[in-house]
Amino acid sequence: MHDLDDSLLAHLPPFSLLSGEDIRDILNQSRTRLVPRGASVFREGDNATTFYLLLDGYVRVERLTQDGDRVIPLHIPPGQLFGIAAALGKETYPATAVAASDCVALEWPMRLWTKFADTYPGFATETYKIVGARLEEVSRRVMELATQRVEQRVACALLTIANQSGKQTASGLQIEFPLTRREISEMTGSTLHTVSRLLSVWQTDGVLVSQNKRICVLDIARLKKLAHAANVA
Amino acid sequence: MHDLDDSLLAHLPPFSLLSGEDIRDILNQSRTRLVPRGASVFREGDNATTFYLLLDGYVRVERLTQDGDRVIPLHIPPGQLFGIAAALGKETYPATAVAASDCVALEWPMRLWTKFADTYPGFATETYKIVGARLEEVSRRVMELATQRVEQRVACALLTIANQSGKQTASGLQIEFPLTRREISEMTGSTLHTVSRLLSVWQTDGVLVSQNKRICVLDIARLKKLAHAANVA
DNA sequence: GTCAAAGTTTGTGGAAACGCAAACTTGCCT
DNA sequence: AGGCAAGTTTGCGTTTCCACAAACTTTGAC
Repeated sequence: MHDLDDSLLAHLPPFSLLSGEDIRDILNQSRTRLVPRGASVFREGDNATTFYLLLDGYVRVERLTQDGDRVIPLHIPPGQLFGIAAALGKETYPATAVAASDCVALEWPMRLWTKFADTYPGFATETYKIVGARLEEVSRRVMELATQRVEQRVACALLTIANQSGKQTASGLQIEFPLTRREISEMTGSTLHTVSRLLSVWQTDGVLVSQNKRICVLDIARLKKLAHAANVA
Repeated sequence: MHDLDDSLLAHLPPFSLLSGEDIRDILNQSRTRLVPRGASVFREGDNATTFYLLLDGYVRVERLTQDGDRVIPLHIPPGQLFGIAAALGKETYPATAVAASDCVALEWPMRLWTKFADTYPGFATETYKIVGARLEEVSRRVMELATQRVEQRVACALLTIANQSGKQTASGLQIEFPLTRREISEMTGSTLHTVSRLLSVWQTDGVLVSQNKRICVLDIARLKKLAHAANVA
């Protein structure tokens, strides 16, 4: 069925406690889904019929306010489950998932989630660790939004993404998916104008380079300073 | 052991699917804990040795930023489990829990959480619904902080609390625990000064009455308008 | 290669909300 | 009852950052 290498999954949290046989079993019930950049995997409010494991690429989680403003609470890096509404007793997806870059994901019918959780020891536990981490991240964002200035929030957001999904290159830490000023503003509760101004300054200061939606952090230490103590610097 | 009425628990989410016998079983392993207003149940970073069910009163969840600013992401109403770090695979509590009013809680050693989840069908599921709802609420707060002005955020915060924990009285919807301007500002990412000004205006407009940390909402409809469309009003 | 669409940069004014400060009220403890 | 601590109100100057606007650049489609 699947020519996917089992060992590819073996080290991922939800499967790390399972035997090779169990993993193969789970894999055999999955389907592969390719999602081109910009396409949505599912939308907020849709019936939650499927859950996913992101193999490659990055997924952007979006929500719309009543006024039509878009907010991006977090990004999902490869190797994580997402769309696991059933694990939280939800019938519909609480947010929209959009491919931030071309994505490869495995998908299963949602009813299998319960089965997997019951059948395979550790599957549920490991999944809930992801939920916990996500709750932690969203909660951290609340703190940032509540106490920090825009400059610090933008620096924080870039740091988080660079750490989570940055690729070390010769010149610096490259963020692996395209990221527009607008998107950064939607992550930080700001405007694309303000973000543009900030990035311009940072670029001339040599903290980062940005072109064609690609951002490369040159000076992590400096960015950290901006994130935490712009007032002190 | 416990002269608590089982039926008191029978309708609460984590127990709603259990038999009377199972509930009695769980109750027999619990201890009662009284927490006076202002005291903390546990602190951020503490070893997560115990989980709780809030029977009466309200618990305020607090976190401290690196700069020493306090943030209040949510309040826990009676009937909910809290401190369930184990359910999210955490070894330590991710936040501090403080009694917003005098509280009565049941407590269990954390290791029993896993046992209950394994033994009693529905216990885990129902717990995770609470986690889901909490994730939802924190995420909604991110949206508010990212897109709304202070006035709307404060109105939202009061609405949420009034709906969640308001008691209908002759004059209006009374918030059942003391709430200072400072606390409201820590919930909304604002300052006590700004909150004070807002409440003053609202009081003279007859939207609410506030004295001695007690807030009573007189005109819910008007507060809703302020929450969502202060610009339209 | 051309054109439209999408994204970025930059300027200017203005409003929202903070920071500081000082007076005032209320509740609580001894 | 008095005094202290905690909470509130209000004024004023200042900063941050948004809103509007307009030019510019880049990308991708045909």
